[in-house]
Amino acid sequence: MRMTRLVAKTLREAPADAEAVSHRLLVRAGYIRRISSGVYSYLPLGFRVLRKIESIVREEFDAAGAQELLLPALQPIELWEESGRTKTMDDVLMRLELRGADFVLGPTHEEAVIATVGQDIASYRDLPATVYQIQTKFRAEARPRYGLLRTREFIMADAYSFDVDQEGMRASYKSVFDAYCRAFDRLGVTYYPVEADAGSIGGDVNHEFMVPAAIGEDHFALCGHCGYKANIEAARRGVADQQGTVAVPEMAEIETPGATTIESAVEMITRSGHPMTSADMLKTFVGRDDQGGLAVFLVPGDRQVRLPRGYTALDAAIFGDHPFLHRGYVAPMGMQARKVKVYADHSVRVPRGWTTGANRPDTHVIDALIGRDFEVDEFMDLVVVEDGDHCPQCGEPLSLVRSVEAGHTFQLGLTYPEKISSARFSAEDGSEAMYFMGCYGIGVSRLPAVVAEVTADELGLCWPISVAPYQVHLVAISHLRDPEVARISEELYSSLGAAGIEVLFDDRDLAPGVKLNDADLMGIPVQLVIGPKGIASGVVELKRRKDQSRREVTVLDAESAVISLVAELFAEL
RNA sequence: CGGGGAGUGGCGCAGCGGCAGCGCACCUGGUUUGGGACCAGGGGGUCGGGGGUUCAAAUCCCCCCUCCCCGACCA
Repeated sequence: MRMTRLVAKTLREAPADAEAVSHRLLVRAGYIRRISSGVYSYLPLGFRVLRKIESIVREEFDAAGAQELLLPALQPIELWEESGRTKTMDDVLMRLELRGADFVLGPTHEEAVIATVGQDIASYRDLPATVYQIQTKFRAEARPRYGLLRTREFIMADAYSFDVDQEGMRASYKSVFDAYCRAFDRLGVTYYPVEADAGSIGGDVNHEFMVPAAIGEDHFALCGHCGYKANIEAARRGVADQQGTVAVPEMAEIETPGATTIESAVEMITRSGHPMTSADMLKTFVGRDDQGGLAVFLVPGDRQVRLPRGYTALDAAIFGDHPFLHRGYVAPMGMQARKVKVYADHSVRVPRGWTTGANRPDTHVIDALIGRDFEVDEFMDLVVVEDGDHCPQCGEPLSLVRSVEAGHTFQLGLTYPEKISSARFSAEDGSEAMYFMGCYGIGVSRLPAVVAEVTADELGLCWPISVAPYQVHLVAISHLRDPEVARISEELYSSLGAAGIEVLFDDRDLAPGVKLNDADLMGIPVQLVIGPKGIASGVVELKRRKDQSRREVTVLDAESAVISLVAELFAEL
């Protein structure tokens, strides 16, 4: 492609609203343009990157035996009502009404794929099967941000597997999981498949494919010693067993008017002559399950609660419906008598007295002891893991890594078939059975931003060869004044193209500095610079964008040198 | 959805009651050519929208819209 014909202009300044490095550079280098909040267009360069990523995913899915199909973005709302996700995903569903009928623009396609393959996966003879689609999806994001990272319209590659039983599902899962790993290897970015929480999509075992990046909205815990890794939503920590007995004074009440936060309670109790820190407080968090049943969750006061699956925080507005609950003064004492379960984090199981609420307004207690002053029904993992916590597997310190979720694989099992009556097949004995599903998504349109984010340097973008829009950037210096430069540039442009190399040819009539800076900004991995100085002595300059390392090669050797450098860059992935 | 900020030419910005400007980009001509050149000329803006105040509004007041940031939320 000649740059005089390319539809793209580099910008010296990024739009003021672009915050993320990847966003700024992709706009400045002429890859994308914003159309609306969270809605982007891909210019030819950006589209080429997108298509390369798509191709990698497609090739690896195909190699894993998955079959590509295409599902509709426009879906009748009945599908979503049957699965119950008009409720669970209400906040992100884009709904629309057409001539009196209600539709949603699909944010994901579990319902649609089940509706689609119904009569084609009807027998155990048709299983196992894995299908996938690469297409645009929609989410009514409350707050789109970071350019391509969080958008309202985006492209996903989603695979769905169907199996007769759980064992089969696990095999299918493994197969797609491995395909994911190969795809990410080829993308040239560091990634970690981490244990994750299933969120609104449901299901059991699942992994997120995390790419460490400064711009990340997620964190995962990583043990540098044993390799344990899990999303912050799912990570556990190891707690030393400290059972035993110790003399704790009798529980005593302290007046704490208005101290409804941990912070203010600590301050007031300390001032009353009992010095303490938030770590000495027992945070008593009230949650409710799907049926409205209450439970309290105990964690040390300096830790953030992570409720177990199935529980949500009790809404402040309905606190008053339970006269024995006093916001800011809730305590575990006597909860069992109120039919409220008491769950405590493992770290609470230590022989010591705790400071906590008194179940009366404006009052706390000190020296509350488990087994004497209150009972715990069950100990479990209830805190959000923090940097420096101990690994649950080996006890070494964990570190939290900021990262972007680039893919997610789920073993859904029967989650959807249980709700959707058409998700059935005839088993070998003639009975009707539900198939076990897996679903697997890669954020295709998120990946150009992720890759750009982790590979860019102070000069601009810096693509891995596998996703770069072109492999070689041929920069002609003064070619309009030096016929030799023009001739050799043209020759190399056409011979490299004939050799199957993807070449972007900067044939613009611009100052050398502008062209060289643009080449660095655009980030194509190999630069071939042809100018009068070199040509006078029969050489051209070959540069690797990644490390700016350059060497001169003779005009005669240029083509083969470029071809081998491209091969070398592929080999380095 | 809560808090904060911003809307002036394609992009970045100034102007804040009295003729709508600057830099980049774009067009024409000329000079220049190995790390973001220069000279001369030129095109392009209902100043986000509506209402109001005023002799006069980009500028002051009211309402609305859009966008960005922080938070909440999150396949």
